[in-house]
Amino acid sequence: MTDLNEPLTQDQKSPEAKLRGNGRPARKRASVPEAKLLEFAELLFFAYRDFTRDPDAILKDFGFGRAHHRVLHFVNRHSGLRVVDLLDILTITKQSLSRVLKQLIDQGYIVRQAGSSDRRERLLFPTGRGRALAERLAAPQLVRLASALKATGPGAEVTLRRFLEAMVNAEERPKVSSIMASSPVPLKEGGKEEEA
Amino acid sequence: MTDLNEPLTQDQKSPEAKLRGNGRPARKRASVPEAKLLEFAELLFFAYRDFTRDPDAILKDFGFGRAHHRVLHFVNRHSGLRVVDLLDILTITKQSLSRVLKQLIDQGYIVRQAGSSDRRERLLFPTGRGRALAERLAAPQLVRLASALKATGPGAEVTLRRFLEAMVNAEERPKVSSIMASSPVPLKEGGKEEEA
DNA sequence: GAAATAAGTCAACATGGCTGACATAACCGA
DNA sequence: TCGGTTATGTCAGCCATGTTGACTTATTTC
Repeated sequence: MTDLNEPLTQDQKSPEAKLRGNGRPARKRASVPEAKLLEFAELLFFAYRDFTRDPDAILKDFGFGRAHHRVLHFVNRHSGLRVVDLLDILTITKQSLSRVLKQLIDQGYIVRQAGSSDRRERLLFPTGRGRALAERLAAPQLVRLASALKATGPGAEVTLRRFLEAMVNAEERPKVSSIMASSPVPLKEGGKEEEA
Repeated sequence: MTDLNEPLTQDQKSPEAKLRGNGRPARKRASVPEAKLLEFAELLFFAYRDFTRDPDAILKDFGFGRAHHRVLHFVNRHSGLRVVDLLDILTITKQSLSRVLKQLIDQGYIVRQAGSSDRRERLLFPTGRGRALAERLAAPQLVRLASALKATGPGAEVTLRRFLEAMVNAEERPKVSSIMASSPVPLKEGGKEEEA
């Protein structure tokens, strides 16, 4: 539609060309052609589809779903985060979070404790049981990632990291960075846990 | 728990080391440390979360959901695929597919036509309306991908493509390749469409 | 002609999003 | 100290999209 001006064939058009809306060449470097970008979109879908497959199967045995995995993952990786942090990460409503979080707490995978500086806050920690399940769910994903990185060859890590960071909304990037920097190794939170 | 044997600090363990279960060095090259792999897992989550955000907002205006987007995307990109192909791609049941596909057909975004060699098959094609919506949904994703690739720098395309392909289940890779090779530019299916 | 295949349908159920309304406790500023 | 704001939690109901199981129809294949 409305591509009467461009004598380019379909698979040479680029998003920038469309946004420029004229026939002049790009200022710096030609962008990736649209057809190739669509292939990346598809590959991303297939990669993510299979990335979530293994943990989903394990979760079923526990009567949990993917939502539980996400919560448990972030609580395990970033022990002591607040409920509001989790809401921000997952971008869901507190009512949706509440449902799965409650189950994880009731079944002894996560504990809640009041913040010391602000006692309204509820800080979330994994129990030993929670850590064990989080690790079990992560295991197949880590194997997949490790072997994919290896298959990709040298430079894969740096390139991939840059790409994934750039895929995140610009306004979200500082938040994401600060989350990823926080307690990258689960804290020994010192307190005694109520193990089941 | 049960990590009494390994004197390694947490962020030096690797999936291979865990699978080897002994202290000897890896045969060829040290794999990416577990902590780094976990960061990739998180970044993948954040990237995919934001990747789907823009089209989701557009879909809402049409009373559609992400499931409709997936169906419309693949029908548009690979015109003439069969229902069974779609089931295989999406990895959902035909009852789930049926619900969204029916809506897309009823509302004039997709047409169905009997296969010529095997008349049991129903081949799926986008209408003009379907192509328009598919393109509108894809647009923000393509812009995001293009700018992320640009930000990543030279070599990003090759590396990313290899990585994403390696993330797909090994048994699925031939299927994925053949899907991606099929009608990468929407076919002009020649026939007249029933546009609304 | 029988079996297998491609597609479609009905019914019921589970998960995990959503909105809206409201309650409680704690903090914070005037 | 009081009143507003913030962090959290909860109830109720709705919607989208996944599931299983059973069954039908048309067509191809052996």
